[in-house]
Amino acid sequence: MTGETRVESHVKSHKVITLQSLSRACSDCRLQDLCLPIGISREDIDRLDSIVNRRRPLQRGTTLYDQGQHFDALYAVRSGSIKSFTRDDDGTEQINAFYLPGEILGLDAINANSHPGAAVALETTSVCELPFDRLHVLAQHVEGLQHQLLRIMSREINADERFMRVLANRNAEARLAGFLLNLSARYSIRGYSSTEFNLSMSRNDIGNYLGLAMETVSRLFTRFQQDGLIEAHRKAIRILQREALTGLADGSTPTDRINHGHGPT
Amino acid sequence: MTGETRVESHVKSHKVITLQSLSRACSDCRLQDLCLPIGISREDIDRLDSIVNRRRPLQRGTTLYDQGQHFDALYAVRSGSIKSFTRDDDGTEQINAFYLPGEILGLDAINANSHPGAAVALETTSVCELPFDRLHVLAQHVEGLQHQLLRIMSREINADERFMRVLANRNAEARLAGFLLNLSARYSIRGYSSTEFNLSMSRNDIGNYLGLAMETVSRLFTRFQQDGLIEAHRKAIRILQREALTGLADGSTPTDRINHGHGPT
DNA sequence: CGATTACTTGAGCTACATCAACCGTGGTGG
DNA sequence: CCACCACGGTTGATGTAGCTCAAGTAATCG
Repeated sequence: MTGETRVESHVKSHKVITLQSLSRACSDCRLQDLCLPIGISREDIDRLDSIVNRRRPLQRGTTLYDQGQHFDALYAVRSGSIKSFTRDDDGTEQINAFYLPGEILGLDAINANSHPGAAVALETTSVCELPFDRLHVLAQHVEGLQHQLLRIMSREINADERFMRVLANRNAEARLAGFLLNLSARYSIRGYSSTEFNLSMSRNDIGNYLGLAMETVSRLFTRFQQDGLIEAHRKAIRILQREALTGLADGSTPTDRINHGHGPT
Repeated sequence: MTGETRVESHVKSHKVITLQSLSRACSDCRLQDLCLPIGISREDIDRLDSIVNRRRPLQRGTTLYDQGQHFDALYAVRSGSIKSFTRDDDGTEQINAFYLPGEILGLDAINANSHPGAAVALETTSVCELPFDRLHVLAQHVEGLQHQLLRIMSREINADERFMRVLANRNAEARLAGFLLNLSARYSIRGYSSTEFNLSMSRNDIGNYLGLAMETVSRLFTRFQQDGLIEAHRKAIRILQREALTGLADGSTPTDRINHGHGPT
């Protein structure tokens, strides 16, 4: 049950349409209320449309952009998924984020006009390329687009802050539970099942992202499964007890770092 | 040697000017190349100026905005410092960031039109208030301002990603060393000493921010001092061996989570 | 079908959290 | 002006979550 298959079946029930044509225009895009066009008039969507390039699908493992590469475009994931990561001087990789359909990546490159990290497809993935200079000019004219751009960046900052909170405060089981619930929610918004999905990333990637050793991740998957919280067979995940997972994710403050008397000092 | 004193003495050496008048206009602001006006014409700076409100200084411990509060403005720190933090359901606080002069906060509120966290002054602090609706309209007309806004948000995303990398990969000593160097660099850019500064935040705050127990932070300060890397007396910090600190901060990968063969999976 | 890669499981060790006692300092009231 | 208190910080002792090393198993790919 890959993303692509689901897209087709989902859409076919309404009208016969190929995945190809489906994705030809923003105005027809199933993801448009997750992507840039929110709150933009039909007419302006067409203008946005005219600057968007649809790229041929990336094969699994293909680099969308490299670390240090000059920045010229943002990318919206149309289908598939992408990991974005930074390589340190010593070669250590750190994954910053996973991007799912409807999500936009490259925002961290605007500042220095170059990509601080690389982006690689985790599976067969197609993206829309949004040339930044043209987007920028368009946003000058289209009020809603400017706002939407700012909102999307703000949302990213939000997500990062939330995740920092997780890394600073939560133990391994809370991190993994939170990760699964987060994926579940993001799939759900996109019309996929919220209880059954495929992890496109490896255990290694998950551990790297969550700041855990791969072994720890593996053990936790096993334990969650033994406890009947999930069913996991390699990449295939089924969430059985959402409530229990939620409890793990934000309950049981492990490190109770409360700031007694919330003065500044 | 507080921030404020330094500002006055620094400026007085050029022309006699009070802190009050110094901060009356963006065009005169010593911080303008850190703040919004970069790459904006003199004329446009005046337009920006006209929408900025200067607030009376916040006393230490004063709340600039509260968690959940409606979002109407961004804030630029003029002098002093601010901590921004989120309170969880269970009352646990997590500090997201510390803001120094020239830095802009509130960016995470654009998305949902409400502040996901609170902001509190760590010492006597003055800020410029930038009403977002007016800023937004102005950015529509001033090309450079829109770009600058996007750049600033991108920079924040960058910083968050870097910090996530620290939280996920670095041990306690690397975190604290990195924290001190980061403050040092930020003070340096602002014209303050890069080797000698005051921590406006408590050990508790530092620990909370870095995902460490306060006791660990305290022990590390002691050790760094014993090893001759820094001199620390309560809030006053002097950096003695920058190189050694740098080594600690990014050397000695503690958890060598290298992604062998950087395919996707 | 063999080999490479992804994942799992086990055993032991260490970095850091936790709990607890103590110290220094700055502020307050007598 | 001093004594005391409260609070921020320091230091010590101990427990444990999760990392590391290591060996084995299952899936995938040529």
